[in-house]
Amino acid sequence: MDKTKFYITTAIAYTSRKPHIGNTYEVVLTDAIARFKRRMGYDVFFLTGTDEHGQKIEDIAKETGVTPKEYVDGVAGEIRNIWDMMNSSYDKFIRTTDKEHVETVQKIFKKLYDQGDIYKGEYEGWYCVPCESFFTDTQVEGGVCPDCGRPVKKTNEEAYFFRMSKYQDALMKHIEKNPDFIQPESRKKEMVNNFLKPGLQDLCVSRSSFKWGVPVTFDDKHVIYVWIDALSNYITALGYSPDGSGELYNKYWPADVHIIGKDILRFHTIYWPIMLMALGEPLPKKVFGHPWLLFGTDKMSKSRGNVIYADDLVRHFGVDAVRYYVLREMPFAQDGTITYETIIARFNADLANTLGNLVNRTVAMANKYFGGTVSHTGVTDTMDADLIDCAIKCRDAVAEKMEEYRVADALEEIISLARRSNKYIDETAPWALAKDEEKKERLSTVLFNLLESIRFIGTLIYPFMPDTAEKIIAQCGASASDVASLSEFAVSGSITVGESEVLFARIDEKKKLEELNAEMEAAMAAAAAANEPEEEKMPEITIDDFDKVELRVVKILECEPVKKSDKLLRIIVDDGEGQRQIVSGIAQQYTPDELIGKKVILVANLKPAKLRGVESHGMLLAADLPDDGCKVILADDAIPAGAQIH
RNA sequence: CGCGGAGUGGAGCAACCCGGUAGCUCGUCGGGCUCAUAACCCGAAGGUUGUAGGUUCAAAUCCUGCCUCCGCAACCA
Repeated sequence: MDKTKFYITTAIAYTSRKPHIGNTYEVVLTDAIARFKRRMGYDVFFLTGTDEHGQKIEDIAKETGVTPKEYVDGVAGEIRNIWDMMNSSYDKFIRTTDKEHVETVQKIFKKLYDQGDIYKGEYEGWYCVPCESFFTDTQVEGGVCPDCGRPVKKTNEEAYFFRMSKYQDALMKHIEKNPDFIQPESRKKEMVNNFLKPGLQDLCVSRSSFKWGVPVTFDDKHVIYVWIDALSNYITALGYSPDGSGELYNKYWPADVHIIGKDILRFHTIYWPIMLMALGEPLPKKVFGHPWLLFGTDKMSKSRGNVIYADDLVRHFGVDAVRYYVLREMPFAQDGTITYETIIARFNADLANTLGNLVNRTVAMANKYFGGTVSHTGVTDTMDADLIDCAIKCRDAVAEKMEEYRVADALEEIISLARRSNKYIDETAPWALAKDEEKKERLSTVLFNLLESIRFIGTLIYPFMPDTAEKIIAQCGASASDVASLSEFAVSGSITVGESEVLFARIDEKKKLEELNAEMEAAMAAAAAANEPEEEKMPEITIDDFDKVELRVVKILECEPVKKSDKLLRIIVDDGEGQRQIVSGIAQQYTPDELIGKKVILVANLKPAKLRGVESHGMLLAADLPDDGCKVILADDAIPAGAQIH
């Protein structure tokens, strides 16, 4: 009998740098689901890999002084090592630089081009000089730039575009007919309301400004831009080809679920389905956009040095504890947070005290009272039924939760069973039974029941913590196997336990925090030091170049927020000759009152532009701060408005 | 009026769709136990469920206004 297939993927990781724990979470999550499905008897194919093309990588490689290929080989290897370290059980690790992938992407591009879904944008390409942007016919209504409202020019620059709008209605229907297609629900609304309803724009799918990408076979000036290259990994990995696909593809496609970060949901729920429609292939059944893992309340940022890496955590807590933490702590649809305090708290409370200690004390008693072998003697008591009932219910609840990918809830169910089992020990008080020779049979049954309960826990927890599960199973004298082995809670037979071994040693919170904080501070200091010389070096310019810029000191007369915008302030300044209006994106750093009356430096001869419909005649000088903010450069109040700067 | 989500004891969450005495984990305090990793078990304190109204015999749960946070979009000359 054929097993039901289950094809699950992560997004492919971008090889610009080492992935942090938030990126790693995605792989662990996917792995837990994949392992669970396997244990449920599915024929699972789990794909992960790396996205290795693009300008960013070309640039970083150049800076580092290696070829792009050498660079991505290094990072891809590192990523794969981390995925392996986290014990992820992927069936295939695809790289977008793989020969098969590259060739197939080229064929896909050609096919879409031949059938007219991709067209060369040269003929309809409009270029807005101040915006440095390309637009298509549909975007430039009336021959003006949709961004700044200025006239656009036809240009020699060319690019290939994908006709998205052609498939828009079909996609809309598909989303309506398949309410579970986009998960969680709130994400679906974002996609439909923000993109589908307003109408899709044609998508630029090639670049000629850099070389590090999959070349367009019939036009060597162009490389295929990220969408078609990266997204198609899900099918090229299975041996899809427009000329006829391989066995794996026929067996596993369509994907049962793509697990991706919420930031790339748009590509997976709009562009990717449309690409597949254009290719005439079935769509994935579900796209699950997981939330983010934040450090405290901040996004992890490399320049800030508050990045947490999986390998550092593993060094301190072990693989399974890290897996447990990210899986248990992440809410279903909201961002989760990671702090060292909560990691330690979870570790001690759930893993050491509740789970580890349960196994330890039970196995110790079996060894101590019975030399390791206990059997069900038939001497039962009323409290037994409740324990058994809890174990059975736990098994079903875990399956239910996992069906909806509610991984954290599934784990909570398992820990609850461990709590219930600890309670059972108190209810039955085995140490008291042990003192009375006549109660020896009852004692045996009590321990037998406990070991059965632990077998349930060990079996159920396998997808989340594979190594720990194996240890538990070995200690309680069972053998690892599928969820099917939990069809019943045994009420007869005998069990021989192994040596008791501490699964998770309790952590001294204070001591561990000191260690971790010391490491963190060192990392932040290193990041700060590295940031200084890391500043991009601008090309040298001549004095003539500088003379092209007209800088003036101006006085801010009026200032108010621009309507319907979060970042823009409309500012009226006195430039010495009169008043002029500028628009500046500093509303998040300054309130209007703070700026009125101040003297600042203006780039006075910048070409005017329209921002959110408001004309801007110049730009204020401001300095970037390390934490994303910026500060306007204030001029000495003694300088009169209009003074030129040289 | 761009779209959407959320505000529940000290912390983190559940219950809201299908109204009926607010539940769980951590923390705090008290008690019990000793097989075990100062672990485990029991009990207690602590919430007028953001706010103002409305519907209802009854609202955390439904409706309306307001406040605050967050996500998406737009936007950083």
